[in-house]
Amino acid sequence: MSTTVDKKGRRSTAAETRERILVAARMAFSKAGYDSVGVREIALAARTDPAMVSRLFGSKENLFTLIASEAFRVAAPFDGPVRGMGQRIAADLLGPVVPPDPDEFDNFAFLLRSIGSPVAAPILSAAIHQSFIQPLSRRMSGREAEQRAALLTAYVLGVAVLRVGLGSPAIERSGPEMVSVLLGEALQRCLTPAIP
Amino acid sequence: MSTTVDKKGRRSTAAETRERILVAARMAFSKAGYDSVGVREIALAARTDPAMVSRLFGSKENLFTLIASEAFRVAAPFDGPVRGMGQRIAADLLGPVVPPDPDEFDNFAFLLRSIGSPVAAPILSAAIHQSFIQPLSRRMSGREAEQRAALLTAYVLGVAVLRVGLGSPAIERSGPEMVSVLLGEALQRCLTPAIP
DNA sequence: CGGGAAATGTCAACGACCGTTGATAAAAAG
DNA sequence: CTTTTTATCAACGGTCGTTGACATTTCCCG
Repeated sequence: MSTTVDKKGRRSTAAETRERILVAARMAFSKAGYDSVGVREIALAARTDPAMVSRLFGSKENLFTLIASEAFRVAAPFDGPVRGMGQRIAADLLGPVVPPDPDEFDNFAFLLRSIGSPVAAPILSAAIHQSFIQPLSRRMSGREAEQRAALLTAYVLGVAVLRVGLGSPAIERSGPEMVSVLLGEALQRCLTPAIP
Repeated sequence: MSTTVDKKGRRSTAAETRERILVAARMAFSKAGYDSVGVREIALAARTDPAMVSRLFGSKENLFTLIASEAFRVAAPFDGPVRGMGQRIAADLLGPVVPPDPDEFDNFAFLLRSIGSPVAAPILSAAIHQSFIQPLSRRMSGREAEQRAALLTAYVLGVAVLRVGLGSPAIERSGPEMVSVLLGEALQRCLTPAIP
């Protein structure tokens, strides 16, 4: 049998195969976590061979590190003015997409499903700080900005734990209700504390 | 070589061995998570044989379920009057024991290090709801009590994620500072919302 | 245009761990 | 002494990440 070809009968570039593996690995890690995902599984989804993962990325750990370092870029609800940002994030967090589309990458699932792994945890820790908490705190004014940014991150991650990690039915269906208001206020208080 | 004996030269009861395994497993799961802990490792720490784990508990999964079902009993800071409970929980969460003593069982570590495992996650989900969120919500009054209890739980778990999961230096050292006040207020607002 | 070099893909195997089970030994109980 | 309880050991079938040898395709340069 011949080697893998794309639709036009051509063979893949290394860069193309790399990209397919990256996409497949992102999804797999997001769905099942670092420890539960094997390179064979990733390679199958990427229509390639397990050996290519080691070839192109060095190791499964390197592949994971690469994905993690790009996963936590500060997202859409964090753009725009600081005023009202709390409610914006809350609305996005408790938004209508419940449960999230299983066919697209989920930051929170990616984080929570791998945070227990002794090898993945330090990688995720570094990524969260460098890509999220620090950039966010730089947009904030006032004292202890980084600590407040971390607290905000904690709230967000906590909601994520309950929703994707534990699949809690208690928070799941929440439109513009009390919980959403409470969360929005709590987030806003991290951004702009009442006492300056 | 003879079989395992205790200090008095006597042999262990099944109940005693069971207890040693339980203690060892609690610690191991809390330190490394469900997937990373092997029955051989547990048995070694419990001074017994890997086969005894399957013998006495049926399976590693059963053992984990047993531990999980007893791990999330509502804890000390949740006793007493609802007034000021938010600050009490915050103080306990951000308390002086940082990092927590690695020689004693840690609820949060136990939860977070195993939440990524496909087999452990549903077990933990059930345990958290039955042992924590529901009992807590029964102590609360007002509308949407269970949803607010879940939100409070999310905050607490989020802080735990940052501290034990990610080892965040941003929240770690926090005495009676701004972050502690903010967290306490946010928790209290879940317990006793301003708008009844 | 041809041939060798480079790039890409495939396959099989390694050693290491995993949870579990059955056979068997040792100790205690009756 | 026989039965029951507790412990030990070896082995099973399986999955894991990684590697080296080899096959195939593409490219480049003479």
